[in-house]
Amino acid sequence: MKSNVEKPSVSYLLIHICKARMNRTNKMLGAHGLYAGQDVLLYFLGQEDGQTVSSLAEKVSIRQATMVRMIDRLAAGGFVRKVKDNEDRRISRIFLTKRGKTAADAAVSVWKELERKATAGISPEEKETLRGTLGNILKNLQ
Amino acid sequence: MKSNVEKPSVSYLLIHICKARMNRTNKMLGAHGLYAGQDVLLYFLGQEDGQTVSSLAEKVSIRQATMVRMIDRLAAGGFVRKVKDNEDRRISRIFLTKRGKTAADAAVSVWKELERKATAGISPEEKETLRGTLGNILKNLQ
DNA sequence: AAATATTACTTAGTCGGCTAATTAATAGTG
DNA sequence: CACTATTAATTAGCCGACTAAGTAATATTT
Repeated sequence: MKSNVEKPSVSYLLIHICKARMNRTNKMLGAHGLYAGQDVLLYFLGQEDGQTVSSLAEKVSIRQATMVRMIDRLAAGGFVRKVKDNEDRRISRIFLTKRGKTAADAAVSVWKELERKATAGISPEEKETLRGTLGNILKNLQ
Repeated sequence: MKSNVEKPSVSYLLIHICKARMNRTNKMLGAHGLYAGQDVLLYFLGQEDGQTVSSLAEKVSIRQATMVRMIDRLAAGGFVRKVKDNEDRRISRIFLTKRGKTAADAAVSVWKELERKATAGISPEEKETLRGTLGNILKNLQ
């Protein structure tokens, strides 16, 4: 975690990459009325509509409380509908609206473009090595 | 950005690594009364005391507005003192308290431990390759 | 010297995260 | 059947991050 004269640590690089990526994501998603974070939710809804709050929270890897608020905001923005389940009235099921579906598609485009941009000039072999190493780091931290 | 059957994208790995690292950082810093983000500020103050709000914001790579609030919270927690400059009364200068100095040292320990943990089982050569590739990705995104 | 920038910081409001504590509905148990 | 978990969602409150708009002090310019 430093970058003066000494070589930047892996952590330093990772943090700044994530920050830069987040900034770009926010700007690009902003054109579609979205904030970074909401994109992932819409994507998983696109994969399977009508999921529960808790199931979505788990897939997106955030807390239920965070998910609830995110859903309410997206519902207020017309991206999503929230419907109480009749079998089990504790459960709310979330559905994509037409607008939400469009936004989900846009989000995937944004991801693809950023992945392309981020890994520009990196050979397939180097990328494969990178994926391997990053996979190990992820395991180490989880 | 997906991880089903297909290989996870570089972006997916980076995002989840950062998230996992952030969670660990928060837990470890919590033991010292800190939140992730504050550590970086304290570190830079440790390098040079009495810096201005804007200078700190630039070094930490966050907006001034964010820095102001962070400083005010750290001041409320007794980690830092905020003093109006007498030469130019627009400027506030930030100083580490004894408690802040201790916390800054703790933060550096946390970073080192996490860097060690994250890169465990990764050879020096692999790490060097990784740093190179990550450096290129960072450039691509900035 | 007075009007006009510019600079440094501040405030208000929005988001995504988190934890902890509540509420409401269902499932289980004595 | 009534009492007690457990589960699903919600609320409140705290962080870090952002933008946009505002204030106060210093510099510039006319």
